Amino acid sequence: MESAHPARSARYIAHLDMDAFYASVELLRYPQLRGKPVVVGGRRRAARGEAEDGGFATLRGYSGRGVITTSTYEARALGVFSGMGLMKAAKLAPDAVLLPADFEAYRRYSRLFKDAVRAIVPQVEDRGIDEIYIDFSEAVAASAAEGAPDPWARARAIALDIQRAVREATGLSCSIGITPNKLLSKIASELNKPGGVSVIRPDEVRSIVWPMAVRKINGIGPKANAKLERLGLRTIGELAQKDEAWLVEQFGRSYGAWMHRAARGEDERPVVTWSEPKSVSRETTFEDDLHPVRDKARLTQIFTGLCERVAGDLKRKGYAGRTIGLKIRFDNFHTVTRDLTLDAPVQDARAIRRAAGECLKRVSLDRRIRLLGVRVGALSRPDISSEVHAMALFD
DNA sequence: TCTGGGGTCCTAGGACCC
DNA sequence: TCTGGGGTCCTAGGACCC
Repeated sequence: MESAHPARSARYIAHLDMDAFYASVELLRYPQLRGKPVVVGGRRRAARGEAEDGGFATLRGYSGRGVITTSTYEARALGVFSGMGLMKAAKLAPDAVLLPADFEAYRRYSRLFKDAVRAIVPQVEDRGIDEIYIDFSEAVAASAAEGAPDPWARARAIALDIQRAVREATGLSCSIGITPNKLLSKIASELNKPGGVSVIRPDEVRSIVWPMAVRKINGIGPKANAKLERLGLRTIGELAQKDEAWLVEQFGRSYGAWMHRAARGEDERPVVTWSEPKSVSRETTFEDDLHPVRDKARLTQIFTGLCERVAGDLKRKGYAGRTIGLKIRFDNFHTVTRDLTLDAPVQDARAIRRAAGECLKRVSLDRRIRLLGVRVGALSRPDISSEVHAMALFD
């Protein structure tokens, strides 16, 4: 039988994950904290960083909102992980140092490490500030003449080169997983953290991946995990042995079919080196919940400020958007969104504010408010779209 | 212990048009 | 008066990821 698709040549896909990224950047600045439990997070004012006496704020007695963004491996050993509320973390590790997040610094180091990788292998897909996928396929093929006979060994050599380049450019360490696809590489990069290079060959999926918990699959979150548990499925191998029709019955056509492929380690998604942004947003959680009537002036001021920040982001990136969205989270964590699509894309703060104000009218404000957010979607590049309009006029 | 901020993608219903 | 089916857009919510 002839395949419907031309034979696809073997792919060598890497996932690179910076080790405890934010915390590690902070340790470059404060080397005296190396080896100690350190967490990054909290609100700007609450987390003070280095005090005047040269000492550091600790989690002890922390009060207020906020979660941990990153913790060092020493802090993780105390049970303190990212996403955890700072109040809870303070109970587990009162002596851990608490540093405020400095996103400008993290973005700077992010650019540095990505540039260092691209100088070696240019096929890089951005996955946020501290991780990327890299398509090694061409590089592995190119090294066939001078490298080891085993392509996986050559891929490993490229990964070691990249680790060295990242360390030279930033002083930071990273972990790399190499497999035939993104899904497996994401799993592989976790296997030898920090600082490891891990390879999973196709014939090793059963022995290495199948014993792992289903939650290790990127795309199976807390909800799906809980449901799988209720269905008696704990490991990826158990999931892989269920038939597709049954999974589709349980999880819907799209998600069920995806799960079936994922559990078998199948993933054909390409490494995408650039994609258009879909939306731009700003949101803020208040120090204390605000009352829609009593705190109206303050809310209005924050609301307008968010619109101005979104407008600034749009302008800087060169986009305008047609769909303006509002997000409100109440004190009971119930969250509502409203959006409004305009006839033409807008970019300026006043137009965004006006549309978001219309959205606000459609929400009944009968509780205190915890979070306010503004989003602009259906983006286009104003310069390009006006050119398109101008050309349409001549049609 | 009440749970940040920036995103993407999916679903589902209703409007509207052909 | 009752009946279609398909396609696209809009809106709201939710799962998930870093």
